[in-house]
Formats: sequence, structure tokens, C-alpha cells
Amino acid sequence: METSKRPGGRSARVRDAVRQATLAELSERGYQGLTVENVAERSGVHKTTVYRRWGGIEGLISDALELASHEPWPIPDTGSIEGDLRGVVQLVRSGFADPELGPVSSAFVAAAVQDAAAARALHDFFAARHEQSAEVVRRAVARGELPDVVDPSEVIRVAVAPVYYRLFVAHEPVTERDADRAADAALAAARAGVL
Amino acid sequence: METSKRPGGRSARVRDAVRQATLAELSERGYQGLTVENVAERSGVHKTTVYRRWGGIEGLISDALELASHEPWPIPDTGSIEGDLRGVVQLVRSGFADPELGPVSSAFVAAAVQDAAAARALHDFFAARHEQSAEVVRRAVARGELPDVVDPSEVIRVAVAPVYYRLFVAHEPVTERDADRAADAALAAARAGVL
DNA sequence: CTCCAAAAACTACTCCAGTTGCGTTAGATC
DNA sequence: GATCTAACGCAACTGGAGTAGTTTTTGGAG
Repeated sequence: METSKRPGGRSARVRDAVRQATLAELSERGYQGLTVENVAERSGVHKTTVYRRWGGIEGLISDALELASHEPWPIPDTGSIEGDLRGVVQLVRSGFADPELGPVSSAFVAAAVQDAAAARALHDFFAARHEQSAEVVRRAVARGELPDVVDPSEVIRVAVAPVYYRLFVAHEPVTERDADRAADAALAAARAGVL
Repeated sequence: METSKRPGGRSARVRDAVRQATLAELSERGYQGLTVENVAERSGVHKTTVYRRWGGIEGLISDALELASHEPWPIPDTGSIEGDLRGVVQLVRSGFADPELGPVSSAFVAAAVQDAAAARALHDFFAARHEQSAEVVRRAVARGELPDVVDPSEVIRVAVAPVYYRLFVAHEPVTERDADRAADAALAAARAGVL
């Protein structure tokens, strides 16, 4: 939500309380267990207020996502593109495997599949992630490990895509080996000059 | 749903009517617009009957998905692995771009993200698709185009994953060129022996 | 043709997500 | 520190998803 006329007072407190409650509820109950009433009760903010300012569950998700997108994202720097790319993909995998963060991250994906506003928020989120992660590819190009015709963010996309595909489309388990293999495949393609 | 004691009579008619109505509603209104009452009214079957036999929206989706999974899936045979793999990925892309089939396919993905039963149904669906599509890889191995150490269904997964990733996770548009590039990337990885 | 049982139709109900109108509070402005 | 107003709290209401009990239909078996 954008800055209101009274950003420093009660409104800001309400906003923070609701955001925090949303993340907590998401972590504990997951997306399908998330209700406006639970968030309202947990945050101490009245149900009506949540509906008025956030519009509903999708609004809560979008807001929480916007908050999450500002958190820093550690870019691996192992010295080689193999290690860096594997690191990026493993970070994705472990993020969803984490018992606390996993449900929250999954909720964002689930919400975006249904709601247009959440989809836009998630789009922006991933655009930022791609851009940041692409740094490992740009460094590899600078080191001469990859041809300079590669599209850095496309390498990232192809590397992480199989993990998301398994998790949210095919609904298959994802092992660490699967993640490494996905990273290696993207790297092979980049070396061959097709990315 | 499994075969009941009276598969030839009224039960079968009801089942078909509901299935067809579900697909029609899905195509017109999408997943978020799908309600049991609409399906009931459209099919001419009473609301309570739908609830009793299908349990709810998720049951309707799972049933429709099970129906869809039995439909034949055309496997390309262009003579070369490049053409075949590109054909497989383009088939995925065009399926979601189609104004009639797209909403239905998307609904399956959306439902599976939320409901465990739908997730299982979609898992089975994709397992079958992977197995069928892997034929193009096996043929390529037989022709000597690819090393025989490749995991055929893994090549398919890596090839189609970027399309699904763009559509349902990053929510980016997917061009024909994107699809070809994904196929080419998987092929390069397979040739390099990492898949 | 008759009878039986399974499945569907019908009616009426519950429950809860989401809404509305109004009164109250608190932060900003002077 | 008095006032003004945006934002919040509150309680009552609405509507539709989902349920339960009962009656009616229909396909199958003897």
C-alpha cells in the first residue's frame, strides 16, 4: 500500500501489525488456512479495517510480498560459475523446504495463480530476483567462463525453472541432486551459446 | 470416480453432464469463477447431488483432470531431436495460449496449488505426459543423436519447465522464441551429458 | 411385471466470509 | 492546546457456500 497522509502514527502501527500477523498466520497455517478474521484477531486490528485497507486476502498477500521483496537476497560468490549457479538454485530449493519460510513462499505462488494483483506483485518480485541473481552470470562472463552473448537473467530463469516446475506444477519432490542438475543444465546451455 | 454399481444408467448420465458442465464453466469463467451451484444448474443436476458425489469444487476439478488425462497427446515426429523437442514445448505453450483450452489448463494448475487431491491428480497427469513425451528423446538416442546415458523424462522436464515457470511463477509472457530457446537449452544440456 | 435398493431431487437449514452505517479515536495543523 | 478530519472500532446485517433429512425416481433382478 502506498504512503498515506498519516504515515507516522496509528496507520503505520496498524499496517505493521497486520503485515506481521499475515506472515505469522501464513507460516503456521499456510495459504489455504489464511483468513481475514484470523489476521485481524492476531494483529489486534478490527476485521472491518483490514477489509477496508487491504480489500481481502489477496491484498494482504500482495502487501506482505511487497515487504518480502525488499529483503536482501544473498548472492553466492564461490569463484566459479558452477558453484555460484548451483548456490542460487539450492537457495531456492532450501527456501521452499524450510518449515517456516516454505509455507509463506508457497502461499505467494498460490495467491498469484488466482489473483491478478498478487500476480503483478510476484512478477515484480521475480524480476528483481532475476536481475540480482544474474550478477553471478555477469561475473562469469567477465572471467571468461561464459561467452559474452549470453542473456544473464535468462540463464537464471532456466536454472531455477525446473525446481519451481517440480514443486508447483508437476508436484514432484525436489532433491538437492535435482537442483544441482538443473543448475548444471542451464550452465551447459549457456556454454553452448543457446541462452 | 470409480465405476459404481449402476454405471450404465442415470448415474453415468449425471456424471457426464457434470463433467461437461465443469469444463464449460472452467473455460468461460476460469477457476476463480467456478462454483458448484453454476455447475449444478448448467448440468441440470441438483446441487446436493454434486456435493454428495464430488464433495466440492476440488472434486470436480480432479474428476475433470482425470478425464483430460485420458485424452491422446500428439507426440511430434519431425525426424530430428531439435524439431521434436521444440514441438513438444510449443505444444505446451500453445495449449495455454488457446483462448478456450487455456483457462481450463490454467485452472488445473491453480487448483492443484491449493488442494491436495487435485495436486495428486495433476502429478499423475504430468507423470503420464512426461513418460509419453520422453519417446522423442528415446528415439533420438536410438538414432545416435544423444548419448544413451540421458534421462529421457528429465530432458522433457527441463525443456518445458521454463514455459511453466514464466506462466505460473514469474507471470511473464511467453513467446514462441522463448519456447524454442527452452527446448534448445534442454537439448544442449542433454548433448553435454548433464541430463 | 413387480419389487427392491441405490441414487438423485427437493426443502429447509446453518454458518461464515464479506459489507454497511455510524459512532469514536487519534494524529496533524494552526 | 483547541479543532478538524482521516482512519479505526463496533455491531448488525447480507448472501451464498455447504449440510441434513426426507421424498421421489429409476435402473436392475427375479
